[in-house]
Amino acid sequence: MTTQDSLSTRAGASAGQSPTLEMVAARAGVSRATVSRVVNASPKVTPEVVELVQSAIAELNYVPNRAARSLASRKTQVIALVVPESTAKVFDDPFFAAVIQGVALYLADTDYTLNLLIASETKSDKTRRYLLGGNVDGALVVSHHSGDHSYTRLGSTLPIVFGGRPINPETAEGHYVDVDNVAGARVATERLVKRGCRSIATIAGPQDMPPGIDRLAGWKQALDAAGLDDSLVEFGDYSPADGAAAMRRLLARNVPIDGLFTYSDQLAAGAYSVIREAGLSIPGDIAVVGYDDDRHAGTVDPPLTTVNQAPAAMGAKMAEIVVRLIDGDEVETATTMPTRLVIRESA
Amino acid sequence: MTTQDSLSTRAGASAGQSPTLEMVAARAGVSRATVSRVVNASPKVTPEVVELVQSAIAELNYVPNRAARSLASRKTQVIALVVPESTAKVFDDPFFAAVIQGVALYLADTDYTLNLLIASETKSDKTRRYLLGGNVDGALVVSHHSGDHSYTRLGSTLPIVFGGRPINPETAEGHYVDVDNVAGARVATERLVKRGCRSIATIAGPQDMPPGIDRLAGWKQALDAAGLDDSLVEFGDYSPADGAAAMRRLLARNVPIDGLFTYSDQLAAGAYSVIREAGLSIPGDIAVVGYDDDRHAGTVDPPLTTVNQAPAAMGAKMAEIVVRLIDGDEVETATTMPTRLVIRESA
DNA sequence: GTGAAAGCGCTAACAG
DNA sequence: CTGTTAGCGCTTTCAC
Repeated sequence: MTTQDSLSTRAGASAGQSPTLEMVAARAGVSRATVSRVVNASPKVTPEVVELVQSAIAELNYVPNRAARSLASRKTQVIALVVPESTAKVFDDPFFAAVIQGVALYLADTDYTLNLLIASETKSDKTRRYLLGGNVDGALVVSHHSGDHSYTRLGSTLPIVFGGRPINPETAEGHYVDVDNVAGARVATERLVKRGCRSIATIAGPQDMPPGIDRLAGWKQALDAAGLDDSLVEFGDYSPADGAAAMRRLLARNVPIDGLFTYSDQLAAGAYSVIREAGLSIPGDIAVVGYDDDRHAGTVDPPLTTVNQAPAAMGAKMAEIVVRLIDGDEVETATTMPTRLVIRESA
Repeated sequence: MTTQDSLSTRAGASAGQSPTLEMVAARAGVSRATVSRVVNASPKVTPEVVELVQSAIAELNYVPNRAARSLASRKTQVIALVVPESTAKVFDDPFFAAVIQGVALYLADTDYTLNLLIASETKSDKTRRYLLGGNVDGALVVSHHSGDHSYTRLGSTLPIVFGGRPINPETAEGHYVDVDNVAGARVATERLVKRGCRSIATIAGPQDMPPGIDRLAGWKQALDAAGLDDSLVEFGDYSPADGAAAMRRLLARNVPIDGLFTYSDQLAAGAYSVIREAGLSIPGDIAVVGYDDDRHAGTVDPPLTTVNQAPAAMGAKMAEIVVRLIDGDEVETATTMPTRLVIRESA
C-alpha cells in the first residue's frame, strides 16, 4: 500500500537481471572457475570448452561485473585522470582537451576505464585519499600549474604519470611525458631568422611553469645562435586580450620589429589585431609564428605558421605508460614527444 | 646496490596495506555493521559511538573500498559520460568542453565517480553492453550529431540524460537538457531589429541537427514579428572559412543588408573579414550578432555581440538530473537552459 | 585441464 | 541502537 513505486526505477530490471558467471557456467555445463578462465583468456582451457563457454556467454549476453571482479582480483581496472581545479580552465585549452581525448581514445582499446577527476584544491585531501584508497590502479595528472605537482608524492605508492615536466624533476617522483618545448620554440624562431628577420620579439608565457620557461628559452637559443638581440620580450597569459596588450607594449618600445614568436596561438591572435591596427602587415612588416596549432591557426588571416605538438599523441602516450607501469614494466622516467613546425602564411 | 629501485613503484605498498572496515571495527571496539552505519551516515547510531568510530577511521586513515561497497549494495556510484567518437571533435569544441567540465565539477561534490567513455561507432555494442552490464548507475550522452541518439534506447533501462534535444523527442526515450536555441536566436535578432536594422540576413548552421534548425527558426520569428523580410539566409558549417563564403554569397545578392545574425561566433568571424574586405563597417553598415560567446568573441574587432549559453551550467544540470533519476525522483523529460544576450560593440 | 572451496571488503536484513 | 549472519559475483589456490 505504501508508495514504493519510485523504487521501480531500480527494480525495473526485474525483466532481465544481468546474467552472472554462474548462470553461464550452468548453461555451458562447466564450473564457474572454467568460465572465469575463459573470460580471462587463460591459456589452459580446452579449445572445445572455450567454444562452449563463449557461445553460452553470447547467448546470455553476459557481461562480467566489474565490482566483483575488482574485489576478487584486487585490481580496479580504473585509471584516474586528475585535473586540478585551478587548471579546470584546462577544458578551455584545446591542447589539454586534446590530451584528454588522446587518453580516452587509447584507454578505450584496453580493459581500463577512465575516471575523470577534477580535484579542487580545497579537497585535495579527498582526492589524495581516493587515489590511495585502492580505488584506482594508476593515475594521470594533467595540469597547467607546476605547483599542482603536489600529487608528485603519490608516485611512489601508485603508478602515476604527469603530463608535462614537473617543476623540479630531480625532486619529483613519478613519470612524466613532456613535449620538447625548447626545441619547438627554437625551430619556430629559426624559421623567423631564416626568413630574414633581424629584430625578433616574443610574447612569452607564464614563467612559473615549464612550458612558459622552455619556450622562452628556445626563442633565446635561436636568437643567440644567430647573434641577434634577445631583449624584445613581453609576457602574456592565455587570452587573445593578453596577447593584444603585450603586442601594444612591444610596439610602444619604438624599436623596429620584423618578427614575432608567441607562446601560444591565442596570444598570436591578439597580437594580430594590434599589428593590423598599427597599420602593419603580416608577414610583410612583421612575420609571426605561434605555438599550439590550435583550431583557429589555419583560419585566421593570414593563416598562422605555428608549432604542432600532437597533444592527442601525448595523451595516448601517457595512458600507455601508466598501463605499462601497472603491468610492472620498467619505463624511463621521462618521455619527450616531438614537435612539428607547421608552415602557413604568417611566416 | 642493484637498480631495482624502479620496482619499488609497485612493491612500496608493503608498508601500509589499505585498512579494512573490519580493522576499524576492531580498533573502535564495535561490530563491522556499526562501522558501516557510521560510514554511511545512518541516523541511528549513538553519537558517542559515532565519535569513537570516526576517530578510529581517522587514525587508520581508512577509505572504504568502492568495489566491495558496490558489490554488496548493488550500486556502482559511477556515472558514465559517453562521447560518441564521431563527436570526439567535441573536445575541439569549447562548448562541449565546458559541458564536460560542468559535469565533472558537479559530480565532484557528490559521491559519484565520472567515467569518461568515448564510444567508437564500430564498437557501439561494446559500449552498450558496458552500460547495461551493471557497471554504471546512470549515463550522460553528449553529441553533436543527433543521429548518435542511437543510445536513446537505453533510456528505459538505465537512467540516462542527453545533452541537446534529440532529433525526434516524441520517439526518443530518456531525458535531455537543451539550451533554448530558438529563444536565443530570437533575442539576438530582436537586438538587430531594435537597433533599427531593416534588412537582416543570417548565416545559418547545419539543418540536420536541432541547434541549426532552432536558431534559424528564432531568427525567422523575430523577423516575422517585426514584419521584415526573412529571405536573406545562407548556410555555413563550423569554420570561419564557411562564414566567409556565406557572407560573400549574401553580398553577391546585391540586396542591401544592414544586419546579420550568425549561427556561431566562428561563422561571424569569417563574415567579419568579408564585410571588411567589402569596405563596409561594423556595426555602422552592418551590425552583427553571433552565437556561443566563445573565448574569441570579446577580442575580435569590434567585440562581438553574441549569445551566451552557459555550457558549464548545462553540464551541471545534466549531472544533477541523472543523479535525481538514479535516486528515483521523477524529473520532467525536457529541461531547457536559458540563454543570455551579451552586448558588446558589433550590434 | 577442470572443479571445489574459500574468500575479496562491504552492506543488509534480522534478531536482540 | 548494535551485533550476527549471509551473501553480492568473481578469482584463485589446491586437489583431482
